[in-house]
Amino acid sequence: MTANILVVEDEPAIQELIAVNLEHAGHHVIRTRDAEGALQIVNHALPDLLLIDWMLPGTSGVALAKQLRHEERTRQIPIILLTARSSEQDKIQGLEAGADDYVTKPFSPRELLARIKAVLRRRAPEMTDEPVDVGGLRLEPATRRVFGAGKPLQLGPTEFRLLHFLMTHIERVHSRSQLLDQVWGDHVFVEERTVDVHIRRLRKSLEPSGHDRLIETVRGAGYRFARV
Amino acid sequence: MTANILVVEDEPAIQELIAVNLEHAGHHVIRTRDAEGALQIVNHALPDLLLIDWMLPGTSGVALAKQLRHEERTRQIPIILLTARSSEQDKIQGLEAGADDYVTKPFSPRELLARIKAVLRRRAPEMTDEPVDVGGLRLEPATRRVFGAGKPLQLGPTEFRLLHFLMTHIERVHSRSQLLDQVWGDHVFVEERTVDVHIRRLRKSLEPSGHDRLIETVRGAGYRFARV
DNA sequence: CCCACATGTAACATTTCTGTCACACGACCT
DNA sequence: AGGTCGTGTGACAGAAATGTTACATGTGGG
Repeated sequence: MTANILVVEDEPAIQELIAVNLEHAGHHVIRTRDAEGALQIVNHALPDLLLIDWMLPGTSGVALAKQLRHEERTRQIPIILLTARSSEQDKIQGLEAGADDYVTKPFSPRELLARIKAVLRRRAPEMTDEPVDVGGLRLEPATRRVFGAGKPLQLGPTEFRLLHFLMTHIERVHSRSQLLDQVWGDHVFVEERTVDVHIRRLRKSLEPSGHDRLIETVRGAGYRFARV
Repeated sequence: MTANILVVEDEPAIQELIAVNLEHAGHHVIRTRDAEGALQIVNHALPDLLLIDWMLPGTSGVALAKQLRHEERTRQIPIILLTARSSEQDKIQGLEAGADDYVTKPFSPRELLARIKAVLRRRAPEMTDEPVDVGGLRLEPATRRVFGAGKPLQLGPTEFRLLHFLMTHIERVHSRSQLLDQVWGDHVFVEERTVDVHIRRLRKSLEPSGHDRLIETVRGAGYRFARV
C-alpha cells in the first residue's frame, strides 16, 4: 500500500524526519513548507494524502485543511494534522476543520505510519486479484502463482509483476519506458535495458512449459504478449 | 455477512431497537446492560463485534473499550461506540480508546448497519470456532489445541492465532501488513519484521511433527500455508 | 518478589533478487 | 560484404529480503 503523500511542514528537521520514514515505508513524498506551496502542488497533481503541520508560517494548517475541504477537487483527500500541542481544544478544532486524524508531536514513526495506513484504508478500493488466463498460461495474484500447462512455474517478484501486466494487456506493444512506468513505477530511475534483462529472465522462467514464445519482441518498439 | 454482536446498552428501549434491527439483518444479538455483564459474556464466548453505549451505569463505555483493547483475548474484536452527544471531544476520546467507529444518537438503523458492515468487512471471513484440518494438521479453536500427526503441539498465543489464520486461508499469500492486521489487529503499531520472527517461532513449534514446511515463504510477497 | 513465559526489536547471517556491463548475435540498410 | 543498430545472453557486485539468534521488557502466577 504505497501512496503519494504531501507533507506540509515548515521546520526542515521535522520535514526531513517525516519524509525519511514515509519513504522508507514505500510512500512517495512531496514536500512544501507552507500553505501556499501546498495549494500550488495540489493544483498541479492531487496527492493521496496530506500531512499538515498545525503551525505554519502565514496561513495555519487548520485554515489550509478547511480550505481544502471547501473545494470540490480536494474535498476527498484524507488529511492528517500534526500538532505540537496536546490540548483537547486543538484536537476539536482540527477535526472540525475536516481532518481525518491528527498526530501529536512528538510522535513515533510507527504511530504515524499506522495512522496513515488506517486513513488510507478507509478510502482505498482493493486492487484486482482476479486470475488471468491467456494462451494456456494462468496467473493467480491471490496465491501469487503461475501455471503453464497445468504445472506451476517459478518466477521472481519482478518477473511476476511484469507477466501480470503483460497478460492483462494482451496484443498491445509496450515500450521499455512504458513497462518501466507500469511495472517498476513512475519514479524509479533505471536503465531501459534493464527491461530486456527481465524479459529474458521471464522467458527463461516460462520456458519449462514452452510459453516463453508468448512474449514477442517488436523490434524498435518494445515487447508484446501474444494471444496465441 | 452475519455475525454475533454483543450490545452493551443500559436503556431498554434503545437496546430493543438495536436488537430488532440487527436481528432483522440476520445478525445474532447478545445483550447486556453494563460493562460488568459485557466482560462476563466476553469471557464466556467472544462475539464478532461489540456495540457499546458511551454512557453506562458504573464503568463507562469508553473505559470498557480501553479495557478490552488492553487484553490479549479481546484485543482484536471490533468495537463501535454509541454516543448521544455529538461533541467532537467524545469522538476523540472514543478513537483514543481504540474504537473502530462510533455512531451518534439518534442514528438511523440503516446507518448503524452500514457501519457494522464496514467494520466487519475489514475482518477476514471464515475465522470461526470450527476445528480446521489441513495437511495432517488439526487446529481446535475451542480447546485451543493443535495436533500434528495425532500428537499435540505446543504453541504460544500469537503462534496459535497466526496458524489459525493461515490454516483458514490456505494457498493465498498474505503480506506482512495483512498478517499484522488480521492476526495482531488493525490498531497495533509493530514492525513488519515481527511477523517474520513469529513465523519462525511457529515453524519451530510445528517442527516436531514435520509440519513446519507447510508454511511457505513467498519472496517479495509474504507467507502462505500450503495445501499439501 | 521471583520465575516462567510471551513478545517486540535489534543485530547478524544467509539467500535471493536486481540493475548494469560487456560482448555475442542477428536484422536491416547501403 | 560491411557496417550499424537493436536485442539476446551470461556474469557479477551491490541491494534487498528473509532466516536466525539474542536480548530487554512486560505480564501473570506462585
